[in-house]
Formats: sequence, C-alpha cells, structure tokens
Amino acid sequence: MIIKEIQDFDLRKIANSGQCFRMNLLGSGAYSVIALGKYLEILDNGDGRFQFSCSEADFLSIWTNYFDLSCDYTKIRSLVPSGDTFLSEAIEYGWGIHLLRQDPWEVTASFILSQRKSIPAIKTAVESLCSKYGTVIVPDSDSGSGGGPIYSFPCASALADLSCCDIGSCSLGYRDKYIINAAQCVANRDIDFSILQNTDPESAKSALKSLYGVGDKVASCILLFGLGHLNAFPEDVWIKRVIETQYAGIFPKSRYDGYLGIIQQYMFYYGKSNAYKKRNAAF
DNA sequence: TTCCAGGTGATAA
DNA sequence: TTATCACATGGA
Repeated sequence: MIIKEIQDFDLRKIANSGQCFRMNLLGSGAYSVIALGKYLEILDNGDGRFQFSCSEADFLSIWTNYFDLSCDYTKIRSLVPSGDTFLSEAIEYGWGIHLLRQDPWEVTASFILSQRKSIPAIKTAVESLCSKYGTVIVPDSDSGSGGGPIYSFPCASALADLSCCDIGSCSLGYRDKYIINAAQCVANRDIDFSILQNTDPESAKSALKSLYGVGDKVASCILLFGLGHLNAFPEDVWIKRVIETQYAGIFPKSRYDGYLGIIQQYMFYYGKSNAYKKRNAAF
C-alpha cells in the first residue's frame, strides 16, 4: 500500500466515463481496477491523497502511465473558451476525468462488443468473457465483483480458436463472429498494435477498420483509449446528439488539435448525464 | 411490455 | 456516394 498526492483526479468519474469497463466501486469505498493483467484497489482519502494497493515500483512503471498522471488536464481545459457554454459546463462537471491508457487488445474487443449495448450490458459481457477465458489474477478475492477469483482480460490467442458456439454464453449476440475474427487477426499479427502506436492516426484507423465489425467509431475508440492517439474523436449517439443540439451540427475540432479525444470525453460524460438532461429540460 | 444502448455490414438507388 | 435496414441481448 502506498499513498500518493494527485491533483485533478476523480475515481468515480473515471470509472463512470465509459472508456473502461472493469473499474468498480467496492463496498469499502475504494475502487477496483483490473487492467494490464493486474488487480489494483485505490481509495480516495478525500484530502487530495490516494491509497494505491501496489508497490512503488508498479506505481511508477505501470499505473502512472495507465492513469495518465503526467498530463496537465488544467491546461487542456483552458483551451475551452468561456463563450462555449456547453463545454464550459462539461469541463466543470467532468473535472477529475483522466484518459486511461489501456491495453489495445482489450479496448478493441471491448468496443467491438459495445456496439448497440448500454454500458452496464457491456460490463456484463466483458466480465463474462474474462471469467470464461481469462486467467486467474487473484485466486479468491472477497472484494471485486461479488467475490470469487478475479480474472484477466483474455488474450487474443485465447479467443482465436473458439467458435461462435463456444462464446455463445457471453451475451455477445451477433458480435460473436466479430470478436473471434479480431482475435485471430491480432493473434497472427495481421493487426500489430505495437506498429499502429507509431503509425500516423489516419493509416492506423484504416488498418483497424479492416477488421470485420470495426467501423469509424470503434476504430476511433481504439486509437484514443488503446493507442494513445489523443486527437481521435469517437462519435457515438451521445456525441452526435450533443453536436447536433449544441453546435448546430458543426463542432470546432481544430480548436482542440492534439487533445480532441480528451475534449470528447468531457462532452460524452456531461452529454449523457442527468445534470445535462435537467438543464435542457429547464429551457 | 416497450424502448434504447459508446454501430456496423449489406444492400439498393 | 448516401440512405435504409437488420441485427442479439440486457437493462431500465
């Protein structure tokens, strides 16, 4: 257990920001994080300090990067002009959100199965895949999701040889064939994330869209959440709705060049919130 | 029960 | 090129 002082960091908002599906509130008030083959618990002390259930070495070599702790989010929020009412509210509402730098394969599979699903349903399906095809990280946890072992996200090769029948019990619906095909492409290196990380975003996006079941939106999510291309801008139903209603269909993307994906996270988190719905209902 | 969800592929015009 | 439609299933 180590204690770290971190500014501009809100666990609840990060867990509910729709970018990851395995970060959950525990009964203790801490948040559990299952990522990169590790299990972590974080507790907000409420005084700007956070308790991490890991070693100093792991914190520095793994979690600092995963939680994007070196990024100055205040600076990014300062790009928003005061005249932009919606985004001004969004960055205040979303204060403390960080962009997680996740494993690209986990992001790929998770967002392929996310299509036409609600976030709770996505989480259920992801956990189902993990418990069936992942490996045990923590043998017998009394925390996590309802106790029992905690599993890693299954690697691509663990899914590549399955049939649609095999994963039929994971609530994937028609997306089962997409997941298996993507697993095969990643396992045999037709898609190589270590290369795509250093490829220009447009070319990387084209490569990702060659995967069956990956279109513009999912490819953008992989670029942003898995490959560190911070200018990627996933446009889902919520973002489209916001752009249509708040920006008359045209969002000034160039203003946020280099950080567009992070701005998108604020838009998403606020755009789907009850706070925003209430504000709109008032007009 | 009905509606909707961090969309995409197939098909038609 | 753009527009329309089907698609599996869980949650609210």
